[in-house]
Amino acid sequence: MSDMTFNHKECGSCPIRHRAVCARCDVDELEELDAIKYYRSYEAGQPIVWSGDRMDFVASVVTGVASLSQAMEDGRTQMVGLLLPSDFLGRPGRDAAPYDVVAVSNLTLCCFRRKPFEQMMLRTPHVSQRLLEMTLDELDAAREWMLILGRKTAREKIASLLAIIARREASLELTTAGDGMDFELPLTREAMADYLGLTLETVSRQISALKRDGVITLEGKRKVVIPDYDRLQIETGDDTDGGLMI
Amino acid sequence: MSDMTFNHKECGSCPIRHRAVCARCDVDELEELDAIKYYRSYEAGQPIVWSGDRMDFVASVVTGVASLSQAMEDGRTQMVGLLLPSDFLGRPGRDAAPYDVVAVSNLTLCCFRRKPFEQMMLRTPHVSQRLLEMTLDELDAAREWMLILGRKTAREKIASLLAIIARREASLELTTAGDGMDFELPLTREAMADYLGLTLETVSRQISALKRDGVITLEGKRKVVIPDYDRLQIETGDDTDGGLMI
DNA sequence: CGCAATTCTTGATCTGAGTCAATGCACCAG
DNA sequence: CTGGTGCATTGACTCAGATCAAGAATTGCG
Repeated sequence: MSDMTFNHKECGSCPIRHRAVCARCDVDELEELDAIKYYRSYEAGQPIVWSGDRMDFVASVVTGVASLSQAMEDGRTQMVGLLLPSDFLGRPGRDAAPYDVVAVSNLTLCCFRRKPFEQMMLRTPHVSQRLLEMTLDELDAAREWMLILGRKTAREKIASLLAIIARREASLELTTAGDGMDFELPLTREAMADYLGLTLETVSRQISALKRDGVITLEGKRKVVIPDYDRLQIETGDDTDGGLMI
Repeated sequence: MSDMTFNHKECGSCPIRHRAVCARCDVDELEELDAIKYYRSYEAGQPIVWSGDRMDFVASVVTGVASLSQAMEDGRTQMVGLLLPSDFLGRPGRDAAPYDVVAVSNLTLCCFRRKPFEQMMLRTPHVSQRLLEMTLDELDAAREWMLILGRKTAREKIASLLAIIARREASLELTTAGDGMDFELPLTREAMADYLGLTLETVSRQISALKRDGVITLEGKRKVVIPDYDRLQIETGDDTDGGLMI
């Protein structure tokens, strides 16, 4: 489990850190959650749960990236959720995992045993309130994603994905997201293809095209530099009112 | 407002009828909800709210069909939600509508003023609990839809949509969904195209193809007969374990 | 009833993305 | 340094679905 040395302080104001459930929680809940909390790490590529498995925990992503995906028997797969640090995994009140969950990169989860977590939820309305908020956010993300999958061209899809990741990185690092953003791509070309409903060859070609056209710069295969975020935003095909509306 | 003569009885066990929020509500809530309840009707094609509009109500669909959709400036649009009778519209705690909501067919909503509804929610944990349940269901539906949009062929998309509607119809009418299902398509070809990320021509062609291959029968343009649900299920490309897992 | 307006179907052609296949590039182990 | 293994890139070709363009069927209305 590597050099995990988390404690309250590092976790922020609440054991379910990173804005996940916290914000309004008080000390009692902190201590109560602490009692049912444990950390877990996974290697890149390692499965966390398979669709249909019983899940006896809920969790918050501490570091790394995980994906939710659905597979068809013939091998076609579609990613339906991407969990970055601060995102929440699991569904209180539901036993079975509806998707395959896989660690895309090395990953650390902050887990809570599900039953006690649910019991706490029942007693603390603002926690359920927060869970509803988070679920609505996920729903919004899924629906933005549906527009991407259904109506955007391959180039727009890639631009949209890069913009989404760039925004997330910026919001976590509290960087002013003016221009000159850069980040490490947490996904392989194949994972990006699964995210966007493309093939990995098309992903590779479109990334090359965006590079050729000066929209992005690559350092190595994974490090992306975005010299002009507004330019990237235009390539997404979305409303051009730009800005980070998180 | 046509011949609306709803009352508690007709609405089922709860004013937010059709399993929407009800199930576990008690008489106090019934009466409380009644005080803030009103019905509204819309003509086919009529907009209900535009993306960004302030929404001062939440509602449950009584009859008819409504769609949630997202539009790009250049006219491309993607439907991101389809509301059939018993579905819930609106998001407690959020002011602005995130999508365009349009009445696809003639539509009746059972509305509740948002503020009092939210206040009631805060006081009655099991109602928020139920809201969370419903939101998770919507999320699951959105993610199933993402697989359809990202990875299925046009033929599989049409079959999937027909299967989804057939299932819904069956579950509402409490029909045994063995074989010989039939229903009126609540969507135009164009709306189906917006749902599935296709063009209306492709929708038309694939429906014709399914008819030619005996998977479905058409009576007129809108009435669909499904002689063998399992056969349709196979055409969807999904797990062939068939059955209605609602 | 007849005429216009929708909505749907079908055909011909074009094209963006998929498929198949080769090659390139890092990084690691022996 | 050398062969191997896992990503990534690039090219040549194909094809599913989009686009453009007529018509046909339904519906509605004066």
